[in-house]
Amino acid sequence: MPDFWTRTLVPTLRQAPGDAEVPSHQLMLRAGLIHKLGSGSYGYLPLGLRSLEKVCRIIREEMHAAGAAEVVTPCLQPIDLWERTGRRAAYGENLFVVEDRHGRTSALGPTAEEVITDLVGHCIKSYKDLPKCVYQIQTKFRDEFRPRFGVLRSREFLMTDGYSFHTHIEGPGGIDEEYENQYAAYERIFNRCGLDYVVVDAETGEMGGRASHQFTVLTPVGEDTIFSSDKGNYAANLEKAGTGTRPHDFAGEPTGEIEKVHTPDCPGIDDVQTFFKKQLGTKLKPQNMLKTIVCCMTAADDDPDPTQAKNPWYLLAVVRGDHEVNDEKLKAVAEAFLGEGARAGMAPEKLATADGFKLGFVGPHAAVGRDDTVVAVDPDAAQGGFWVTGANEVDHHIKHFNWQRDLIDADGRAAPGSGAAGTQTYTVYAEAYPRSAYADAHLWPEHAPPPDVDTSNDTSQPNPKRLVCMDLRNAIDGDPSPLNDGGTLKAARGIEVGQVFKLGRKYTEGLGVTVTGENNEPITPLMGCYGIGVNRVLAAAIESQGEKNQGHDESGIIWPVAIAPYAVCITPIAWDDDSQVADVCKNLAAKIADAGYDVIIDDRDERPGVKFKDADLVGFPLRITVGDKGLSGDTATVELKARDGRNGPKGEAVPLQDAVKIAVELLNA
RNA sequence: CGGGGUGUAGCUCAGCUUGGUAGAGCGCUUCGUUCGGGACGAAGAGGUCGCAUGUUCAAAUCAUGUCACCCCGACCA
Repeated sequence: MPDFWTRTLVPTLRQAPGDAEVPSHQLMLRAGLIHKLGSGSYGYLPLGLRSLEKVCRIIREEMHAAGAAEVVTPCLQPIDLWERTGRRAAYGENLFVVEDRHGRTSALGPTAEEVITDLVGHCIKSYKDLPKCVYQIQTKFRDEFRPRFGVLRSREFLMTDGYSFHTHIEGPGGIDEEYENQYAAYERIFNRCGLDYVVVDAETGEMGGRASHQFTVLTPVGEDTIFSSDKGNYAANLEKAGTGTRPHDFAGEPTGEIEKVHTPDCPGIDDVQTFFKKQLGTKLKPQNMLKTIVCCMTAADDDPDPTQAKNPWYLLAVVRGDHEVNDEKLKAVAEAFLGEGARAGMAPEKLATADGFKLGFVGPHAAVGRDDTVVAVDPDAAQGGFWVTGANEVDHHIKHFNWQRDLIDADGRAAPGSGAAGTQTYTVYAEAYPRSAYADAHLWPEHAPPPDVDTSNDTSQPNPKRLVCMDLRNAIDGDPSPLNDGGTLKAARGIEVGQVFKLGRKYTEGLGVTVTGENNEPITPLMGCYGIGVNRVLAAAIESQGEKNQGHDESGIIWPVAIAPYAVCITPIAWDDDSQVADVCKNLAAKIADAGYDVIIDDRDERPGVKFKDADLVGFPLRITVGDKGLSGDTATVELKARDGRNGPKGEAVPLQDAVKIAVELLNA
């Protein structure tokens, strides 16, 4: 029994609701795939659900082939689990928290590391039980600040989340092996879904851990910014993207005497720029300003809260006014000074103010004479030339800041034996030092490990290492590739559809999961974690406008065969239950179904034009038109039309007897 | 959470400035003519104008409050 249009629910819309802005959202609504219930929550109608289920099926097949076992865990998760791993605070407001009638608190799972770790932890006893890899496909909940773009960022969504457990890193059964295995499975999954995607080097973010890759579909509406080298050998997201060596020069000649400017109520770059323009009539470009962010660093074994830490450092992060400080690169500075696991973050306002920093009006020379402060400068800021920066005095900025004169020479400790101009007397650890070298050395064998760092707090001696020049800012379009192979980074927007992580022991340690080792010793397993946003796969497929795949055009969606609601739509002209046309349609449907493709017959009592338009809108890969006209000739014919008209039939008549064979060949291609 | 915006028929929107008791297009129903790329004609159904309070003889319209939704930013599958 084929599926009939009149028996399912396909409320197509001629106009998209006004609150839908991006193509995938508009088309999913117009094609009757989804229905919005509230902000960030969408129901799936029959056609949308069919596509979603097809993606799930592909995922299940590939997970099975990859040796992962499917489980389902509760969405309702005791809050206790989240507190034990410290993630209740880390997740913060994004965590949906509910209280039951007894006053017990639970979280609606936004992800399942805790729950799975708990589950698997109870099932494994011995190192012989490892490795294990389990996964689930389950609804997740996140109280997003701002749901948007339809199913691309919703508060309730379907996620495939896989987790693996290991005793060791390398070799058979190690986490590296499973990571590669899952990575490959993800490539197969997204290939089968017909997505045009790139794999980018990613930050591990809240997950913690040591390595991560993101699977990203390039599209202008994407929320992620990714950078890829035009040499094709490097791709990373904004948080992670390094930059190649950029020249720097602390020794440039001053452009003039320091000139203090009264800039009332202008703590920001924009404020200063506007002030210069309106009040002083001078055009001041952000790239001639130095942005100095007051940060605190603490070592891994110290208290993360700088106000509580035993030995906190200030870190003045200096970037050009038109650039953005990158938090992860900041962390790299902290690690270079205070060792692995060191943290860096914006200094608490009260603390910094109490310690004499005039927030909003800080310049690099605030470090002069301070024993607790390190200055880290991005190469683009570490230049000679004309600089405007904070005067270290409330409501004042200075013009003609000069590195050599106003910081290096001014701070006797920072420039031992300073001599001829142009001689670098400060220490540059590593310009544009690639972050990845810290994160996962094996990915970057060509880079040396971090240099030794003098972390002594001995202030009696000059410490030239308190001024460093390192890659500090977010990458921008046109930056040199961090591989330093002459490649140039290009920026593009993308939708993240999947991500793989090496997690480490954060959760097993947090929840006290151990197995018994060979010598009766307790082993805390290592974990990997792998996720796919299933709804996003649909939206990304529709959104995609790549060379290979075009997910939509002005008429509607263009589905890849593998995830289309139906592979084939049979469009009878003038349907009548007992007609010859109906017989032919049902016959064709049955044969195509036998060949393994699903079919819907548009048996509505509509004019052909309406049916054609709707079929285009929904985006069935292949349409077969059956009409009296074709059936009445000497040889009965039907017409085949591929939705993606770039390759495939455009509505040519084919003999009825060959129709199924041709159709199946097209779908297999 | 800051900034901006919108709530009027299933969908898109007009009406609001200058209060006078509700409109258009699409969709829907019925009939007729049609029927190979969103047909035409005729006749209909459908809205306590997001909600509450206030001002007024009178509120979609003015005021206050509230809720919802959307966009931009900061966070993220």
